Amino acid sequence: MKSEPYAYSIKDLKNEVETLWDGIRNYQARNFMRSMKIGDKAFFYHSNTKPPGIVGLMEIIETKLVDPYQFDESSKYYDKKSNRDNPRWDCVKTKYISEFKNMLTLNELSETYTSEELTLVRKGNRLSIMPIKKEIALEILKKLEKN
DNA sequence: GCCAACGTTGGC
DNA sequence: GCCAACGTTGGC
Repeated sequence: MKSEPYAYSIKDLKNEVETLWDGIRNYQARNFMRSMKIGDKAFFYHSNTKPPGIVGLMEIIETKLVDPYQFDESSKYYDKKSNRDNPRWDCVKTKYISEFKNMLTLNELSETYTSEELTLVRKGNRLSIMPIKKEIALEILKKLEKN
């Protein structure tokens, strides 16, 4: 799950412990979020920064929550086409697990994995939430725990 | 700042 | 339903 560190970083999550993963306004990303289950783990990825990469680990602690900002006219995430009876956008709540001592950069990930193995490294990929194969996730986790 | 790779919008 | 124009994301 990507976040620009200027907007919300792994340090912010560490301080707050839990956060609503709101502001997702892309159907594909939303659908991936909808498929999440309580107890699932997710990597926290810093995007649009130098260097981008995986910086931490978190857990999904609540699912299928209505994203409140879609009804907030003052929010940049306001969506006038959404309605309360059938909200268009939902989100999950995540909980901090750990911040890695050394981040795993996108550059390192691209050198290690093909885009078939890891969607994240696909050229031009803009999805802010995407699934990861379990065996790849475990491999990455092992690598991160070693450093 | 550039641009690839989308996603969205709206006219038809 | 098609598609041109435009907007967004995010790496480089």
